[in-house]
Amino acid sequence: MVRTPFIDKNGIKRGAWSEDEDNKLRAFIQKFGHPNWRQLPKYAGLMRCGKSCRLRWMNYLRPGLKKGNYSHEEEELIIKLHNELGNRWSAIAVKLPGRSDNDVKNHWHAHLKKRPSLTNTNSSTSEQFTESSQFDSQNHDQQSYEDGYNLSNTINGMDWIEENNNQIKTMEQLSSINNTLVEQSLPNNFQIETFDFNFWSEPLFDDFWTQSFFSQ
DNA sequence: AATTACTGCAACCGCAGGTTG
DNA sequence: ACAACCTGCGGTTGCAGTAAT
Repeated sequence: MVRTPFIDKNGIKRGAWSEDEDNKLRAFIQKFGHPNWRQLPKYAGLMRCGKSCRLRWMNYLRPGLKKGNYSHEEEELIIKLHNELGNRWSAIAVKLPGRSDNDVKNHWHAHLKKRPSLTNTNSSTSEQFTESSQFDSQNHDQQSYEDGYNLSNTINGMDWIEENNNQIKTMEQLSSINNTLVEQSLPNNFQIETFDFNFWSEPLFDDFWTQSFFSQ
């Protein structure tokens, strides 16, 4: 169901994300936020492009995301909003707490566009959903999002690194900080693989990626 | 049991618009 | 005013799982 991982000609990893990569990205963003997607993978110890990291976070790792089946109310709302807004999936997703634009778009193409009859059914239900329960859950999701994000304790990640630059002299130290973050974000009994060499300065070997990410 | 067709969804690509220097 | 850079959006693709033959 996912694309086979590979390294492109620029040394950027593409394709499916490993659990290890997810943990690194999640831990980094929960601690530092994502002030700069372009720079983020470098500081987080990921060999991904910023775009790929953003997409993974927005569509899969972001706290508060709903997985699984769409309710009848959600489907009605998507159809209603699509009638009003067209293919503006991000605008539609805003009205569906916990759903990403990609998720809504996929669901539309897979299910809803084949069901034009739904547009005429019981519009009062969707109105009700829009005006009441939606906003309650939106507030709730926003809260859980912020909890997961740890916004109150988070400062600009890159600033943090800059501010602490006098304490972080080497890339080994930064790499060590990242590994600590990953460990802190995991259950106590969760075992993670750590790099036994300098991630930042070592040349990129094909074997390294094969061993680190593909040996599940 | 083997093969083919279909489905769902994660991920990629290219572009537009906003921001910065 | 302009160019370079960055982010976000929408369209599209790749592929594992499942259903149908």
